[in-house]
Amino acid sequence: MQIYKVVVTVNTQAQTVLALSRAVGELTGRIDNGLGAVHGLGLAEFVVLHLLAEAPGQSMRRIDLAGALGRTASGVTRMLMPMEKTGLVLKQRNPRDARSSLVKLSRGGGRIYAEAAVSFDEMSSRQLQRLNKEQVSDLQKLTQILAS
Amino acid sequence: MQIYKVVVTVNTQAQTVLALSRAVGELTGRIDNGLGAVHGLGLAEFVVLHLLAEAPGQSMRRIDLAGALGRTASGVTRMLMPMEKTGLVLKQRNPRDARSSLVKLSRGGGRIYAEAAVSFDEMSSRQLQRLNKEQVSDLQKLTQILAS
DNA sequence: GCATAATACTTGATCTATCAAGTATCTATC
DNA sequence: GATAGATACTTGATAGATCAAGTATTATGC
Repeated sequence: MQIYKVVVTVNTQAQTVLALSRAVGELTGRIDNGLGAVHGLGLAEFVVLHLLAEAPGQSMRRIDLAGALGRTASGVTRMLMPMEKTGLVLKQRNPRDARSSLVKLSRGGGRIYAEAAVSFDEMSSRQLQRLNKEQVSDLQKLTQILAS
Repeated sequence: MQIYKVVVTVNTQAQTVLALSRAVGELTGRIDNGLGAVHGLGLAEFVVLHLLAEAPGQSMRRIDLAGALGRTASGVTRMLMPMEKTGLVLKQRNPRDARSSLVKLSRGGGRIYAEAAVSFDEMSSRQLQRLNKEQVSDLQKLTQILAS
């Protein structure tokens, strides 16, 4: 058997990206599991409820929701289907533009969001508990730079 | 129509988690697309090649690969299937333990990895270009704390 | 005001991802 | 050295994600 050794070293930024991706994936995975176990919600669904709860009138156009989620219109349709079925959100016609329809947080969805937000707060704090206040603020700042 | 307004404010850590998850998702999404366009590789596949390239003998047990990827054994089986078919990796019997089999980086897989690693480096640097050296080092440190 | 383009959304097809259950092999206990 | 349990992996079923194509409505250019 022939020996061939690949020697490839990846640079600092690349290592950072790999480690960051892994760490954030695990962190969000734990929160996702926690929300699922306690509230029957996925993290993605929680984010939808969160966005709607903060939106004026607790409602958004589907396309804007897609943008805010970083997903496609198709993805939003698919993800809202079970949420409409379980009554977390409602679908409403847009009187200004018949092409688009609005998603609205239902009363029950708002209640479930409020409960889940408490868990989400706790879990987020636990996930970041090894960081002191200043480090959380640093992380927030770095995140903001990355997103810009 | 009745008015019900949900007022829920989520704490600093929660906001950080949401922003971080979003930013990292977008960042890795862009890298994933870039690798796909140039090398026909997904980010997940690249990570497999990277882990194998760094492993002694360029080979790992499937279960250890699963652990390193943060996936299940089943997920590894599924993800390696097309990679075996396209010849990026090889499946080998484990002489020490017939239950487990080894995944080995093929010669071609090593070459493709080496090429993709160059792109990955470039793309990672570009994604982190708004951070100066110290900030990259901070991010690395914070990531390490999160992962511990 | 009619044709073309753009926007918002849905749907079918396809591709991943995950869980539960199953098989094969190895280890440990009596 | 047989039996029970643990480990490594595969596979069937199912749910989630994504792309391309399609429909309906609105906006734009001539």
